[in-house]
Amino acid sequence: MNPYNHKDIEQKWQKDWEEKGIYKVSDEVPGKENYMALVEFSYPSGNLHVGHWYAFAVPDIFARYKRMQGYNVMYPMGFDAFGLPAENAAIKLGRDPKVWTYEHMETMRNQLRSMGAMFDWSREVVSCDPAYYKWTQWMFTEFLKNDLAYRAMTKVNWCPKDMTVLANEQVHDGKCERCGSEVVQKDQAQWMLRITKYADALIDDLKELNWPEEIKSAQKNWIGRSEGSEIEFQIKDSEAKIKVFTTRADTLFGVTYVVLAPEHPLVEVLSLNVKNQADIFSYIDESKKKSELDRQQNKEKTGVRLEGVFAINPANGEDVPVWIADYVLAGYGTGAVMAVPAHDERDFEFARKYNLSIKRVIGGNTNHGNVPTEYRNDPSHYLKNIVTAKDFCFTEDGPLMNSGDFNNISSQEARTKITEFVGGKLVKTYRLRDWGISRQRYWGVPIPIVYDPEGNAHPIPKEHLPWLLPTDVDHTPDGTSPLARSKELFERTEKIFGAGWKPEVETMDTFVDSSWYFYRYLDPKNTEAFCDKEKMNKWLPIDLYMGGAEHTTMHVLYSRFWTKALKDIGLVNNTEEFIIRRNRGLILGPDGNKMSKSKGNVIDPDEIVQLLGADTVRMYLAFMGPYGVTTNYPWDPNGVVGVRRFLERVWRLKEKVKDVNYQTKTPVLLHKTIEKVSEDIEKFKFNTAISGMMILLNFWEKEEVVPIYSYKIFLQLLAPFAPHMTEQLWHELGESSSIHLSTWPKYDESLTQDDEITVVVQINGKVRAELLVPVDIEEAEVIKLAVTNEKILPWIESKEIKKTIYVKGKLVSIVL
RNA sequence: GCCGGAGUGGCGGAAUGGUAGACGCGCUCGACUCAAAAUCGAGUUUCGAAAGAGGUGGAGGUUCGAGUCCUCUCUCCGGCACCA
Repeated sequence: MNPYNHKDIEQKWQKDWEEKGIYKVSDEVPGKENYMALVEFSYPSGNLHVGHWYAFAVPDIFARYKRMQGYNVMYPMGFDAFGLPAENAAIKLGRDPKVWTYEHMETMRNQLRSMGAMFDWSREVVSCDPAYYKWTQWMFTEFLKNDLAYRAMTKVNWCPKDMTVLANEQVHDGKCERCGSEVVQKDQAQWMLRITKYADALIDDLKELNWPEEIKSAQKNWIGRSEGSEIEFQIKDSEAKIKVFTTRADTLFGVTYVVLAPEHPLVEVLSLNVKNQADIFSYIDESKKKSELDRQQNKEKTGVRLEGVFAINPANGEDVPVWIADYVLAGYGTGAVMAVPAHDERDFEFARKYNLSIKRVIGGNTNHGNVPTEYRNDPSHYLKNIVTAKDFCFTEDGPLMNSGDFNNISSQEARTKITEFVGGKLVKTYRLRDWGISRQRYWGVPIPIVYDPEGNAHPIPKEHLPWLLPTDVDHTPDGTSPLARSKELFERTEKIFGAGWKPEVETMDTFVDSSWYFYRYLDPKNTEAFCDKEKMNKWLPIDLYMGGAEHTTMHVLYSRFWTKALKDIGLVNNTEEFIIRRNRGLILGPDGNKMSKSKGNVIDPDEIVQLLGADTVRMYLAFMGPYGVTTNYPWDPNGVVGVRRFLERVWRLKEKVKDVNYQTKTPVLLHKTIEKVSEDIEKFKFNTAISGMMILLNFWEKEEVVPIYSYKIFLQLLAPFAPHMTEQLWHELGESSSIHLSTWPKYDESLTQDDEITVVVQINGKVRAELLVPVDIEEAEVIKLAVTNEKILPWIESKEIKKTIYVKGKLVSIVL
């Protein structure tokens, strides 16, 4: 027998497939339905790691299965090729970001080919290609025309020494991670995209999508719609009013102070006449150094009181003190809150720390917002008077004191009524903010804007797109965008638009590139449109989108927004393009930690492919655990050898294959296996699909002869997992066309049933015996067998049987 | 802190509310071998000689029956808007 030589086999078939073009996808195949299976395209970091294999090779199993089932499947690949690492290579190594990126892509293409995936490379999409970003730019100008893009000031983390904007993750304890300088919050003009316009649609349209609930919840919570009230607190002896946002207007009678965010515009006005002005200014300075994340984190709450300033509670006319505290965020709601320490955990903590009054509102439906139980249940802990249900309730004329029963209305009704009573209004707010896309970076899509001599912004007309990224730039950071130093860009602008015109020097966030790349796969070479509408009709919406859990709230949400915006402009047909979304987990190092060079636990897939073959690596990754859940799996060097062993046993089994009809129990087990493998693949449970095939193999190894017909079906089941080896065996058995073009086997329902089954007998929930019975046995019969079973008799003798339960084909439960 | 997820043998994991641990790894013993590797066979949740009992992060609850459902809780992982 020829040995299983994975290197020869894999090379041979990869070459053959490419020559025959069996993975080339047409837009239409008569009699076949189109199916688009999408995986997130890859950043060209330079080297394929195991995570890439997990992301691309395992979904390839599913794509191949769908194809054998008779679908015309597109499983495309491309590169998300703009981004910071290329720019860092420029800064640190003096490399040209473009050359660096294209070299990496070439390496990765070759590595990707070694997977034996069914990528159609003729559809490849590269986001840094001007032919692609022309359309990114064009869409931006369309957004601008449709009031979906605008310019606004936002706060950014700024390192004064490095003169650069920092991501939150680059700021540690308020200091720059590179140089340790104190980071400040700086105002920066940015191009913004109006994602908040779609906040409701982004929540409401989730209903129609076949996504796991956890992904939907994560997005809903990220958008953070809350329905509440805006209520004004007049400042005592002043015309000024503080507008607060609250979801708990029903607790208005429990307000004991009001808090403003340090950035709130009223702070400046109100602090003019207070005694502790110096404290206030120093507090504001301190809070400017903190990032938003720091401010929300589990650190002790801080604040400072505006001495002598009181706000008037519109519900009862009480004076309450006004504080400034950075646990209130300027960007959320109105940047001011009414504090009800008895019903809100954060207010409670703050009130305890600064010894402020705590006043409780009691009513049947008034919840306590996580305030600790001992305070909830023991009124003696409250520092001030308690407002009880009897003190106020609502009638049609508004709140009345000392009458009626507050418990009769829901807290939502209470909120509505009290809001009306104090002249506030019901509003919706969102945690979601508009999307700032300006970056002071080089390696990104140039924002297609020019400024006239008066400084007004104008979109660059379509005929001048792509608006090319200039190449004459110095990458050394100096606080300005690298494009600001391109002579060519400024000259080009003046040449086209006239003297005194200046280009925008910022580039776009790379999430913009990845918001629409899937459209381009359908029509990657089109120079007239980003994608032909007819082709969209044929392929969209996308049947399946698999990707990393880390993209749940950002990339996937941005993409959904992009589709909705394009739909409103009339450029696409659907409001949602991802019918099914599945997230995957991570592959960890053998030590259970995230792979990293510093930990020395990195697995190099190229090495293992050399040693054991691509089929083994694909299959091991599929075997580790269910796909489409966010569990992380450690790479086990022994485990991968076990899978290799399985493939070798399949290889060796061909020695037993005979052209006979003689079969023992094979038909039942074979048809059960077809059923199991098919169902498990549908559910992304590739691990149990493989285990099903192992069980069949284990059985056959004990047989003298394996019928050729059955073995070929087995190879077809295995083909999506181990495409090279099965192709080889398929041809050795005399087939001349590719196994991957063959049709997925069907199982015969009648052949998946055994005639005898095991029924267990439980006594008070404990298994005491097993019965082997005919599959169609009647309940009375099986119970008779159970109570007369010799293992059961000692347990039930001299006891009364209270009841018996028969679960068909499973168990008899005897209750004593 | 907020949002989302996950905890089952030595390890990865399996299990429509119905025999917990399929399948694989590892390990133990045996066969083959001068020997080793490879391969094949048997065994492998814990305690116990056995009968049996315990056991799915922890504490309660619902049920004839709970890994699965409910309440509370602990630990770990992912995301938090300029990494992608």
